[in-house]
Amino acid sequence: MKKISDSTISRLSTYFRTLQRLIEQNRETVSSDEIAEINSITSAQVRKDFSFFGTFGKRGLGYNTRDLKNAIGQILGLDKKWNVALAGVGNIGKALIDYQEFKTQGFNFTALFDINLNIVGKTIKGLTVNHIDDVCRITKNANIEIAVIAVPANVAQEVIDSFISCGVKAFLNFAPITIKVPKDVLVKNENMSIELEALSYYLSQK
Amino acid sequence: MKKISDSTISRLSTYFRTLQRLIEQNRETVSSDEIAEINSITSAQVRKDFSFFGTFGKRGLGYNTRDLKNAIGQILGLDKKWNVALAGVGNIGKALIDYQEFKTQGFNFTALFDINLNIVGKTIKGLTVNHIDDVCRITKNANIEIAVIAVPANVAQEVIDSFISCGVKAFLNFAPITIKVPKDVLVKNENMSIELEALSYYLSQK
DNA sequence: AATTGTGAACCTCTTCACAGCT
DNA sequence: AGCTGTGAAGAGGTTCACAATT
Repeated sequence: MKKISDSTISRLSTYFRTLQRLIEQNRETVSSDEIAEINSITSAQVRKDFSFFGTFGKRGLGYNTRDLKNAIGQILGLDKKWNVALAGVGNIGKALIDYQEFKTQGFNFTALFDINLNIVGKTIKGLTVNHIDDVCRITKNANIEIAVIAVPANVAQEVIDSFISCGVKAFLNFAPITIKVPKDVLVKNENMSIELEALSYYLSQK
Repeated sequence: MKKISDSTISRLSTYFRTLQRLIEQNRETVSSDEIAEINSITSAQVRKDFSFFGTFGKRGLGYNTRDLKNAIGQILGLDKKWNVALAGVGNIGKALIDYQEFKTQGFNFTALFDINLNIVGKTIKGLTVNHIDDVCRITKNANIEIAVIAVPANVAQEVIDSFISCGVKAFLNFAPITIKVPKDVLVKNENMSIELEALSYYLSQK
């Protein structure tokens, strides 16, 4: 399959939410112009993004909200449930377990890991915290496909390496460090400081 | 000042962390090649990023780690402390208050806001939770320049509008919705579901 | 000899503009 | 008439490759 840009994929996620909201408002159809307006982009961008995957609209009429939402959901793989592991049950980690948005999009935390022996063995939100040494056994049993990494930066690489050795190939990394992985493994970074620093840069310019 | 790309700014943040680590390891100098290697990019990219702001290295020798770190810190506005407000003291919000990385980079939460009357008036981590209606008085007193928005999506726009009406011009938004703001206001989005969905897309491709 | 700084080439993403469908 | 779908043009970001410097 031909390579689709990261920007297109993340815009698809945004369109998906836009459509969810329009459907809640009982909207039957929507134009690329309106989707664009809601998300402060151009309508050509919206149509171009769709065009990589097929044709979803009717000329002169626009898009059916439900059909389009389902189509995008399928493209993004949101038509199934994903079993997600969480490594690092600190402040951020615990907040993520409760994050409703993940649940509603089909991402379920089904395994927790930590190295802190004061935490390992405890139950949090109905899940037992496992030691990272058990990662292979547990990811296999729980059929984990994605791991969220909320451990300190200095151990993030080795924690991810452990998951990789058990066959996990997709990571959402909150540690502020660049992770080295094989070509068939994908790491997406969620680096909150980087965005704050962009604001700091912006404010310093004036 | 000419427009520098977002990618360059966020890479500068990454270089800044790389340099911090190298300094901790008592490294005196570093080459663009090594910075690139650590962050899995090309050395030309590293040098080009620097070139927008001046010349910081010595040909044949590389860069002095401390000098370069200080220069980047100054570019990013990390040579000062920033007073940050937090709107929305839920799970995510509370985790952010404790997030060490923010503190070490000079971002200090000095005001909390919520609309939930069960929370307003309480003290969290030494800070009183204010009602969002008091936003102007408090942001002015506390000299707030940046607001982190961790409120539900359906109120994020109005909360940000309130801050804007008090003169705040920089936002880190965790609500999964596109915010409309005037040209002189900057919103950076931290949309964790979008990144998870990119992983889901990637895994669905194979 | 090593490594920077940078114009030019290259590549990728966005926008334009319009033919084509409803 | 209204709106999509898309090739072509345009803008922007990345990489190349090499002269300049230590």
